[in-house]
Amino acid sequence: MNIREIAQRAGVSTATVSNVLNGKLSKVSDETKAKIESIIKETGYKPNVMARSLVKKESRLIGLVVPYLGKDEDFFANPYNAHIIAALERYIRANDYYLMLRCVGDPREIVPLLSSWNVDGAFFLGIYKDEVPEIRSLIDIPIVFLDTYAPGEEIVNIGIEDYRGGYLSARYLIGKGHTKLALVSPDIASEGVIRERYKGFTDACREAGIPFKNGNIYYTESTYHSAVQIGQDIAFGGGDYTAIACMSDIVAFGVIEGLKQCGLRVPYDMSVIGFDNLPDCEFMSPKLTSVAQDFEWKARKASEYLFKMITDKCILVADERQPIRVAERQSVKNLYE
Amino acid sequence: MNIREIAQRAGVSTATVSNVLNGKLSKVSDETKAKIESIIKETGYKPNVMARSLVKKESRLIGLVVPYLGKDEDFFANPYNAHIIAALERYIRANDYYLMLRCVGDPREIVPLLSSWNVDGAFFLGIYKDEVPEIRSLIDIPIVFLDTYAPGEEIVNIGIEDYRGGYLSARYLIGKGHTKLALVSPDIASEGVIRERYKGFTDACREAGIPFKNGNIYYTESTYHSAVQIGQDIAFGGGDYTAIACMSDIVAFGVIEGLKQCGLRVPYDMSVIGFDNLPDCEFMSPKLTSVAQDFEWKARKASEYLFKMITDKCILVADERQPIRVAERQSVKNLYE
DNA sequence: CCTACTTGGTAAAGCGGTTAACTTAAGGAT
DNA sequence: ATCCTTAAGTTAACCGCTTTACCAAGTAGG
Repeated sequence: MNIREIAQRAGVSTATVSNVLNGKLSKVSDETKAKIESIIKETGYKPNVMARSLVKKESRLIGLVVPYLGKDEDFFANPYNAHIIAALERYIRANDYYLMLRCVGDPREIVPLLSSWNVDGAFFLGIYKDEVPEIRSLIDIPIVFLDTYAPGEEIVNIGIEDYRGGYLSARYLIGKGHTKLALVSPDIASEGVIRERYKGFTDACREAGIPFKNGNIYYTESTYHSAVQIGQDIAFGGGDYTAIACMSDIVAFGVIEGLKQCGLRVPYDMSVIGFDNLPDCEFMSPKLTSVAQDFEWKARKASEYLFKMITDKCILVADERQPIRVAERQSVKNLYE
Repeated sequence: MNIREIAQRAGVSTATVSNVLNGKLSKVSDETKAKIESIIKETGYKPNVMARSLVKKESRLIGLVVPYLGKDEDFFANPYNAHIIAALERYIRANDYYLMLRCVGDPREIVPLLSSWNVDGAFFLGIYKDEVPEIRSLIDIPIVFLDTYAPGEEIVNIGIEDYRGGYLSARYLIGKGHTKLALVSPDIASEGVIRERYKGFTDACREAGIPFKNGNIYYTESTYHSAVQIGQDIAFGGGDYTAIACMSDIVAFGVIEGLKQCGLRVPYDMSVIGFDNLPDCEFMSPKLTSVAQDFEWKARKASEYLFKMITDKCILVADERQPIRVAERQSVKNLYE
């Protein structure tokens, strides 16, 4: 079933059918239009997107590029990422585009994807700053980065105030009288959002005159079970902390579980603050106090930028950061009380 | 940059370039082949997939269709689904295909997707039996269903022994001396895997002469927080149970949390068994005993069938069920001890 | 020496659409 | 009666690639 067949049945040329398909009504009478439309409905004909893309040079395809972490740890498994992917999918669908999902280890891998599919735009999740120039140089279509910390680069990035998030995290704990702090975080070596949070955190400590050494950092993967391990390590390690700041909620959940397993009660024996403010925070026991970010906001902003660039055929530069706050719940003890 | 340009630079026809691109070596000398390849490398040329698809009538596109549950509950958020999607993505990538991801509310929505994109094959996740005939009638490309219980339908389904899973779940609890059982489950009204598990569960009870009434079923969404609620309901409800069977791990996690919040200790005051055997089971406290299924196995099997159908251009019919077992840990108390 | 086959290639049609340029008939203005 | 405009199409080229049919030159066989 193709456009020629429809044209034949309607007794018109393919051009006319194409015109009604594309809403160029000026060229076709109401009568023929109705006739063609009824035939289309009747036959269930759907134009071939590929053929259309070929001539229009647009694909209605949006690439969603997520880091491939290896066979045994998937990016999706962090609820935060799952939520954001789901939200992006909704916006892509709502804009009548199609989502091509690709996990990549090395960002260079996406070039064939993007250049041979003529993808109209792409979202990149969790790319590090030093990978940005290469990606930029390789690609000339609209792209939006989410959670890439790369000030000065000519990109659109949608994120949160990471530095401030880390800062607030420490301030909050300090404000409750905590001075012996541990930080549980993924690697901070690469320049990125985590490093910014770390900087904010340590700056707040310094400002408050609280000693914070590298030994107070515990490195973890962003998985529940890796974090459980860390929770146990901290409990057994005798680091003499009163509070632990985690750089994501999933890690905080794990740490709390680890602590519990070693007999420590949160927040009585140890306070914990998370980062992300997942819906699940509300349902833990204790309810998790967490630095709040809003993935719905991120997905919406990111989509707005991407689709604006696509429809206006322009390249924007922006670095939008969602203002951040602490969602206070029950996992941090007030030492002044 | 297109094939014509490459042909020009190499001083050959486009047909020849096409031949080396497609490995039809018989038609081209080693010399010209080397020349063309070096030009391709040099220019970074990538053939346009759309144009190729148009003539070849294959797209190298695999659809991944997942249920759209609404704005506030995403399918991805269940770690089980996240894991399986990630695993499928890996196999699709490994086979050099591209993944088009689409959430759909009504299965009919995927028709335009599949027919206008000429998708080469598709995976359907979590489709109910009564939706199968319609999907089948609408689509004539290779598709593989995951976790669809639809015996008698002419489809490829990859799943587990759901009935036996439910059966084993009850048998396990009964074997430990439990006779007052509650079941926490999503809706069992529609014919599907959950219903099968339910049937197995109740049959095992009946066999053992244990009364199990509808009042012993607690309905939940497949989310952590919905399940926490149920845990609390059960704790307060005075249902006088000694054990709770959950139809997924994420639900079990929530239920345990709910119970704990009400002061019940697992497994001392209440036993809980899960279903899925997520990696996280190992890291809870208590470690969660769970009916074990293997998503890696599912993804592999599903891919094998799909790619076999695609390459052999045939339609298979199969209903492969992974054998199932109980992964015993610490969340069920032995009442005989 | 002539024919037949092989090697290495080319020309052109076609995949299913879109679109710029052209056509034709009718109506209105002068 | 003539010219201009407009409405409603049509024709044909083209998007980037694949593929079938065809061709020329070299080589082998008889």
